[in-house]
Amino acid sequence: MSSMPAEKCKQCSLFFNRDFFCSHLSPDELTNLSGISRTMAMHRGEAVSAEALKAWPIIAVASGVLSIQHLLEDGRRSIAAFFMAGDIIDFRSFADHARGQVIALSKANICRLSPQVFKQIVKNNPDAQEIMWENLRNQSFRAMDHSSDLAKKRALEKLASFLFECRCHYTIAPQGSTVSIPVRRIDLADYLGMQPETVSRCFRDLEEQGIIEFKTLSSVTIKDVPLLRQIANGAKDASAYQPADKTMKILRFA
Amino acid sequence: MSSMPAEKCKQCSLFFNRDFFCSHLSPDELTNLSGISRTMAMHRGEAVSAEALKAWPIIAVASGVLSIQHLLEDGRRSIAAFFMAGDIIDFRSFADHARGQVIALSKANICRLSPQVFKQIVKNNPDAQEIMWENLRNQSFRAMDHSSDLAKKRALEKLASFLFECRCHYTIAPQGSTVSIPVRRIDLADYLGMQPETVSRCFRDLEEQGIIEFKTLSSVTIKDVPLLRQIANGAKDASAYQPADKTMKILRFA
DNA sequence: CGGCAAGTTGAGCCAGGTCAACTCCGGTGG
DNA sequence: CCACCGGAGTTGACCTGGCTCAACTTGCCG
Repeated sequence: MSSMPAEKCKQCSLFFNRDFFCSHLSPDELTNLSGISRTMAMHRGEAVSAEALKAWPIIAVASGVLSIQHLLEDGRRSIAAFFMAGDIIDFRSFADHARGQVIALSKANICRLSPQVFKQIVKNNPDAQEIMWENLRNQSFRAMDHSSDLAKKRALEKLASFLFECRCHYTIAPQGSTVSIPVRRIDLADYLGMQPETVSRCFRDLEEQGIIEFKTLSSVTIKDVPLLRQIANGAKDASAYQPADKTMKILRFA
Repeated sequence: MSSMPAEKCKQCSLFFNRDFFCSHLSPDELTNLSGISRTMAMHRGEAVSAEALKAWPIIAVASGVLSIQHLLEDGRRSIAAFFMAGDIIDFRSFADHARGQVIALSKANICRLSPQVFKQIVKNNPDAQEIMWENLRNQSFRAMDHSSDLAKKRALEKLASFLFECRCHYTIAPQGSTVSIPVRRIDLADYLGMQPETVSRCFRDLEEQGIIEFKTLSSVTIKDVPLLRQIANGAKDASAYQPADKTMKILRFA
């Protein structure tokens, strides 16, 4: 019995996805870890309480989207980072240090890991250790890239970048150029440092120019990948690439 | 001879500062690592070339300030992150993935570590491993906090936050409320996503309100820590705290 | 099918970007 | 020792991208 994966782990992506942490544990390690870890099903908007975070500072995301959010005193909200299936958020030595809340942005399943057992496993299991390094480095670079986007890009450019970010990081099976946006417009706005109205307007602009096309609110097809890439990279004038419209009008009256 | 720290390590902060990586290595480990690592003295503006980064993807900062910079196609520059003494930047599996340049923002000394030896040491030396985890987590949270600042704070608030960031992270011995700003105004602007002109104006405003005082361009004293904190946290109206000035003028003419 | 949250659209405005001129400062050479 | 130079920082005047506020539409869930 102790050599079989625990019941609750059988269906968990952390276990059956070879890229994720739990799939690299020995049966014994899995049993140990599973035994004193706490799974938790979250709804959108639900937070992991500060006390829970203190007692269980390591959170593995099995499905859905988690976020770290900060609230300014006058109510402005910003989302510091997104976390998706496979990410392990390690708050050890930061739980006290008020660093914003951990909030689900969709239905999500998480597993709160025992720090002791986790530490032990990481120390002794090189495979698991490697996965963990990789994941943490990945989180770190994602955050830095995101900082850099926020710092100097204009609204349209930030949205374009975000679509590529979705394609690379936030889609389990990146097929073709259809990406799914896993969060609401409001959350997207707070993540990208803009207003929901602006998000809406910029998406409309991109769609009007035929660069993207929405199938549903949360599913977009990128029709012109190179052009969107150009925009994301801050090419001087994206409209130079759409020779119709404005340019023509000006020429017509010249 | 092999039990003594290598000549080049003796004076290095990474070795003599107990919080940093090399001070936790056994004499043999240090000798090994030192033997095939490359120290490098950098001037401001100098970059670590992409090839160098590929061959030596792990960089330990011994002194000075390093940065990761991104360039947009039209020349806009943004600084994704600062790194100071003790930080170890690990580009393994990211070196190819064009992720911007590594550029010194001041005179700096770095040590490029052999990935093989480094990996070995981290695997076998729990102390060193712990330091490394701590450092990487720290980098990661710094980047996320920074993202969150960039997303929703106004210029003045970003500067206020940055001063605290300096006090916590970027000052080796945080004494009193005098902090040193280790980079030029331009770099600060590119890090905070604003223009140097705006940086200048906002610093002036803070100084005129008596909240901070510059001793030199790179050394500021925070005269009113709580108020600066309020501003950094985005309190509704910072000027509510300075009952003089504008308010008075308006009243006078009312 | 009704009710409410999420998303969109429009009109007006302002924080901060842009551009150009000026000052300050440390280093260099006469 | 001073004159000069170039890069960094500052100041002022002007302009605009994106925020704000309010009204409207859409889509989701019971």
